[in-house]
Amino acid sequence: MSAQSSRGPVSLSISAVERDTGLSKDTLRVWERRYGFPQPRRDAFGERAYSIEEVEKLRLLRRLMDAGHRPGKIIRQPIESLQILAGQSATARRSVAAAPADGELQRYIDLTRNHEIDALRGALSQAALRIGLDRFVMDVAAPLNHLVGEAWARGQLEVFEEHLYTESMQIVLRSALANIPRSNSAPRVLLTTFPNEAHGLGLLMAEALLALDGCQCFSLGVQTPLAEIVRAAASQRADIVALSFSAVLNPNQVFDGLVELRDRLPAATDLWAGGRCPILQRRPPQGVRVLGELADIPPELVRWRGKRASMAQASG
Amino acid sequence: MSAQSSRGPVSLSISAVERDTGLSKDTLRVWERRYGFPQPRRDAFGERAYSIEEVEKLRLLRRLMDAGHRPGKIIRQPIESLQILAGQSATARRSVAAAPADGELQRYIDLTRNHEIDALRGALSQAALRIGLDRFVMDVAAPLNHLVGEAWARGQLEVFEEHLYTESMQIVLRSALANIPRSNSAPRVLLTTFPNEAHGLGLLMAEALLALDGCQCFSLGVQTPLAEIVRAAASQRADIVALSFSAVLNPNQVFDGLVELRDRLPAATDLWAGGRCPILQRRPPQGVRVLGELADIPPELVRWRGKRASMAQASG
DNA sequence: TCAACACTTTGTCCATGACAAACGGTAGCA
DNA sequence: TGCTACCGTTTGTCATGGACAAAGTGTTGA
Repeated sequence: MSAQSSRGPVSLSISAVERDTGLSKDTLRVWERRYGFPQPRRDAFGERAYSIEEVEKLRLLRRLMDAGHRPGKIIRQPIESLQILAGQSATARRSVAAAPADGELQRYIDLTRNHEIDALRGALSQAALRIGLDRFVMDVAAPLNHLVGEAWARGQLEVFEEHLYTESMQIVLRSALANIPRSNSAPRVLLTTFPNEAHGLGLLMAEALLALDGCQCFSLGVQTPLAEIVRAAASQRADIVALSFSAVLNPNQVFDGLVELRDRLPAATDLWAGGRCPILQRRPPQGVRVLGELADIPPELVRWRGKRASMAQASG
Repeated sequence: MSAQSSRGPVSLSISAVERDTGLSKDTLRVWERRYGFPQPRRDAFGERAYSIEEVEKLRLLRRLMDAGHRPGKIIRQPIESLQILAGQSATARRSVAAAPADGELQRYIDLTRNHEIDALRGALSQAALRIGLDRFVMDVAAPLNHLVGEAWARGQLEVFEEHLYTESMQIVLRSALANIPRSNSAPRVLLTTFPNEAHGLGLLMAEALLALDGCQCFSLGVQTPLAEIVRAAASQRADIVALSFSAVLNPNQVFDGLVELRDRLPAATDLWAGGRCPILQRRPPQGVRVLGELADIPPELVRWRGKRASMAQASG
């Protein structure tokens, strides 16, 4: 009762909906034209005014499309069936990709759900110290991220709870990273993400593994414009540019961006792409090395060092 | 020579330009219609294909507009005059807003420019230890951020160098934050930014000052959807929702977002907005407390606690 | 000096048409 | 059965051109 909102806005403009759902204005208009949904009322100026319910359904549709559904098939269903469908597809995805959650991982999830942030942070730190950073990243952080993402997709975790978790994990990873001595040896790896990508955990996990393996890492954080990635790679003389992608990104933008980046980078620079973005597996752009999971990093580094050694031999 | 790009793409699509410049497709088209710039050639399908030079000029125009220029006045000028203008306007802004850089701050800038990341990080950490976190935040971090932003606007610092700096400062602030014992006392402060906001340093600096002053902070990191901020505030029973804004945000989106958020939050919840976004000073939305600088945080906290105390008295 | 008013600039919205790329199903073949 | 080639359908994005509110700029009069 005390936490009740005053009354809330009656409706949102098309740009507000674009911001909230990630669906472009064009898409919103064309859906209305083709499918009759959403059907926003018009304000005094004849501009679309979307209801909260419509936006909620649009957000759900967006999620389902990320999970592989197609708009035409699902857009006419009432929001209740969509919610059920969302639960199903999340379960389906889990059975394919993730190992069943063991007790430890479940405990972290529970802490997150109960908002026991300090306890979560402490438990994660301890785990990292106990089993070592590399195993922590591969056996705890990565599967836990995945579980949290699923719990979110299933509606078992609010978005802000996921943010709280992310913040905690980030703190733990960063403090662990701070204790790895900086290397001066090859390869020099530039780490960052595309401008739309807000998730930085993948980057941190990759940086941890790379740094542990003796790479010299330069992280630009998230959201570096494409042109700047090119500049940074040149200026820092990067051997490898490593990008991280989450599942929520627009597949076309990811694909086009990678093709363009590959084109603008020197041919001698490796371009590595990792993360849970479906397009990477389905249709990897030419000249881009796709790493399906973090465990691929060490062997890939071995490969790179081997290639480098043989090239040095050939030219020397 | 060795770091030369293979050949680079000849042209970019309108959506690529939107991504690279932050100018909407609508704006790009209407500029072409009205001003005759940009004037992209058309590809085989009749779609706009922008040249690299056009995009470079567009990016510069965008910067100048953020600095207060209007497109109609500058869009026809050649790129060289614009570059000069960019230097001038940055200088003009500096004389208004920032104290002249003393030797210490300049030293950090130099380290950044020379890419001496480890030295930069070490120097910042030492400074924080030496003068204390609160003074470090207010006397070093805040003005330094400002200087870096200016150096970037003047073209003296590449974007990726700014990213490298940001990453270093973030590491230093986070590790300092980790050592502040968590408080259990009021107020409970929820910290985050709007979805478009990529800069998290302001948030970290604010969190440091709040935590030092005994607040219980919950940071959601950057880019929380508006609806989720509302949910998180309710769930965490936040007394204060604190948002951080950088100068590059779309003023309309900031204003509309704040009005909407204020409307959706309980009246008893304070809404604080800080950062260098011009709209905040020019036209602060009703019911939103604008903090012009970080130094405003402590007195504002005193005010809040006084109000809280008198309310408790009145109701008790 | 300041407020009120009018004019100009500018970003965003709208409607509608078009089309390439991706998808999904089917027929034909090994 | 499994695979490939083909073809209709779906879907997101682009184009055009008209419209208009909001913000900025300049001017007039008290």
